[in-house]
Amino acid sequence: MQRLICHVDMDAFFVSVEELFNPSLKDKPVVVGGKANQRGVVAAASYAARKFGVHSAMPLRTAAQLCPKAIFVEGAPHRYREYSKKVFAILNRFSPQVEMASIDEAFIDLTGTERLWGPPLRAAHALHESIQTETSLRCSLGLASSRLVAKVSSDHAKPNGVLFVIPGQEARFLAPLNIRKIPGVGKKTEASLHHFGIRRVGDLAALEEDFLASHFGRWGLALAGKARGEDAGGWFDSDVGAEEDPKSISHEHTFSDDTADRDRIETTLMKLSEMVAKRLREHRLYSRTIQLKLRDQDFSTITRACTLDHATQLDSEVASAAIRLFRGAWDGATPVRLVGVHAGSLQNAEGQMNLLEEPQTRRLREAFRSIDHIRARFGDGFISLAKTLDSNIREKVHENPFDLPGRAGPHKGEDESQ
DNA sequence: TCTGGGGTCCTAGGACCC
DNA sequence: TCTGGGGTCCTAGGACCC
Repeated sequence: MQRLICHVDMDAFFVSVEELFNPSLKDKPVVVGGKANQRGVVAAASYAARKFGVHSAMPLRTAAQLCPKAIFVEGAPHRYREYSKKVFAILNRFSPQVEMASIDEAFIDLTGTERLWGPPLRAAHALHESIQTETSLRCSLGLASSRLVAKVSSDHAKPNGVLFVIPGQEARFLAPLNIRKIPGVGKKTEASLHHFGIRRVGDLAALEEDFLASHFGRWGLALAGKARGEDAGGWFDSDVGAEEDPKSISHEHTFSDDTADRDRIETTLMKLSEMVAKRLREHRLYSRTIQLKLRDQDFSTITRACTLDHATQLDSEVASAAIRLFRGAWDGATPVRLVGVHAGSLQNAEGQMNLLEEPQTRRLREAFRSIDHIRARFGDGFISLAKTLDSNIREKVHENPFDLPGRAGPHKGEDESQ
């Protein structure tokens, strides 16, 4: 049966949701992402703001200069999530195979729904109208035989449009488009392709696979497939709606001003570790690799990772690893712009031998679970490792309290292998 | 103009093993 | 004694996406 994928992309999503709650914003230059003088970037810009050259990922301060009259809005993630769920529920009526690819876009597999919803374009228009009437939000829809072409065509349909690429016409549709329209081709890849005179997808499709493979490796081969509109391998190839565990969980924080205050940095690392561990428990996952991220004043960024001798989902174990890495990586003087804590090498409970769990570890794990419950009832700030630790107590982190029996403390980290 | 935060995937080198 | 080669794990960094 002919595969039929629909990509749904909400138009100026954050801005549109803000307008629903504050209609006076309508048709004005609106920038979502923070205050005009804050550190940060534009998360979304209204069409009126875009006319001034403002676009997402641009520094807020730059946006303020390009468009001094813009209205800056912090943004309300809970509202965006709420509307994202509404959209998901609508899509779910059309097919059980739905997948939110991000907060404002989704794939829906309409293969075999013809008897229910009619031919592809009719189904798409019904979908479009349901979203519009039930959420008052606009979106654009792309329909095609692959996720890749569906995504490119929804972009082509913007704003508020529907576009169906008839099966067999994929290469013809893609050929005149700029190579940047291919998902995965960013600034760098574009520059290297320009070097060979490749500017349009058609130029790419006309090349020998050998040429691409020799200059771009495996990525080159995938690129050749994309130029023909194929979901060649990887995530694009997966079934729509297949639930997968996350591969990593991380949190990071950029300070409002660069800091060399050890206490401030380590308190932040503990807070971030708590957030990471909490999400590990929510997903019932354990991490074996903890990674620290540090960014300097000059934006240079380093990462330092360590692999634990057992996987964990405990605040204290994530925090002690992060702080140990930080103490090994930071010279104590260079101002820090950003710190991050990242948990990788995730495994589920089955991969985790609870039989071997020491009683003390189990008690700690149970304690953190009850903390999660308290936080759920009274709010995140109610209980915090970081906030309850004054610098005196924190000094003791060196010696022990974060480390469980049988494992090296932060200062002994280097000797662990012996 | 001074650059967020959450992810995924890929590459490359070194250690280590057979 | 002048050096092989594959596989896996680990770490660091980078491109890219929304």
